[in-house]
Amino acid sequence: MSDTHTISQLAQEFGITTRAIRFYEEKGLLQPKRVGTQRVFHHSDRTRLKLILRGKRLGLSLEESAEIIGMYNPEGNNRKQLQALIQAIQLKREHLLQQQKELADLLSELDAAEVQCSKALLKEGKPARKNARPKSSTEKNNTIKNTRRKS
Amino acid sequence: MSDTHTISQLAQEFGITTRAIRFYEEKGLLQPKRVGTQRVFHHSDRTRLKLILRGKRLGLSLEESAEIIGMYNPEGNNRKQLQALIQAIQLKREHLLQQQKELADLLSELDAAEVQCSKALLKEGKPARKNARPKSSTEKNNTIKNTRRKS
DNA sequence: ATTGACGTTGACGTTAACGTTAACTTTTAA
DNA sequence: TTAAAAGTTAACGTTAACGTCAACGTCAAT
Repeated sequence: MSDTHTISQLAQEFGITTRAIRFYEEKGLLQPKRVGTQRVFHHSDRTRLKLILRGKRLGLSLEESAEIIGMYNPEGNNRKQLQALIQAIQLKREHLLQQQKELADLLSELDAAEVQCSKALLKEGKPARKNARPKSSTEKNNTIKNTRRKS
Repeated sequence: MSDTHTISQLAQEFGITTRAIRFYEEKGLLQPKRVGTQRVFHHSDRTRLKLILRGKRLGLSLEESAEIIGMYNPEGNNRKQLQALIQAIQLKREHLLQQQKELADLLSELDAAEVQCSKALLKEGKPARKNARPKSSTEKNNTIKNTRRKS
């Protein structure tokens, strides 16, 4: 039950390159042992790597992940960092929520644009009834968003 | 009433630098007129800039924002791009949702960690019962992190 | 002994989105 | 008129997170 891994084993397992792993070590996120010149990764290293990658999926920077990892690695039980981190995550979360809100706005605008577009396509298919209901294309544009183009 | 702005007016209004604005122009996101050598921004430029900045808040790249802006700027009514864009946004949204899910997981783990931490602090205050329940820090790590495996 | 797979350390390249001088011209205010 | 304020282009600098060589060591198998 050799609890150890080689660099390419880890790379394989997590679908990343060895370069990335060495980079993480360079940044102090991993500290594998050495046997001669070669790196030997133990279970704790795997755990750290997992945390790093999850951090990435969450949009955290390596530096941020480094803090989290520091938290999971308490020699003395440091509560303060933990609190700070929880707050940081909270902020991240609020940011995400804000993003979602803005995204929702944008989506509804896109929907509106799509409707306009469909209408336009319909009219295209028909013989253009000149005075049916006066709504110029420029007028429509303004309804959606005030973008006019010149040049 | 002159519908035009100078570069630093816009910069001021949107809280960005003139350098940024020139950069956007360089990237083709803005095409202000010139009077002599100086840039003159009209209302449409302001609108474009607004779109760019909203894109940024949404985490879009300038290139992505460029597409959106292109969409709001149809010479002929190009529906295809619009469709593609809606889909791109949709993907973005799904990505955000995924992130939120992972974030939720992480938060609950953090909660668990906090509980452990509190317990530890409590025990710290009391006379350490040597053999109460031997739980090494590595063991705690496992307790916390092994909620799932995936990836 | 050679090959090939794997490992190692540099070190330079890349992309995005500007920041930061630098050197100069134009506009505006006193 | 002159000096400050604002504008211009050009070009190099920066950060993050690696990718991509290069040049070399090591070991098992042929």
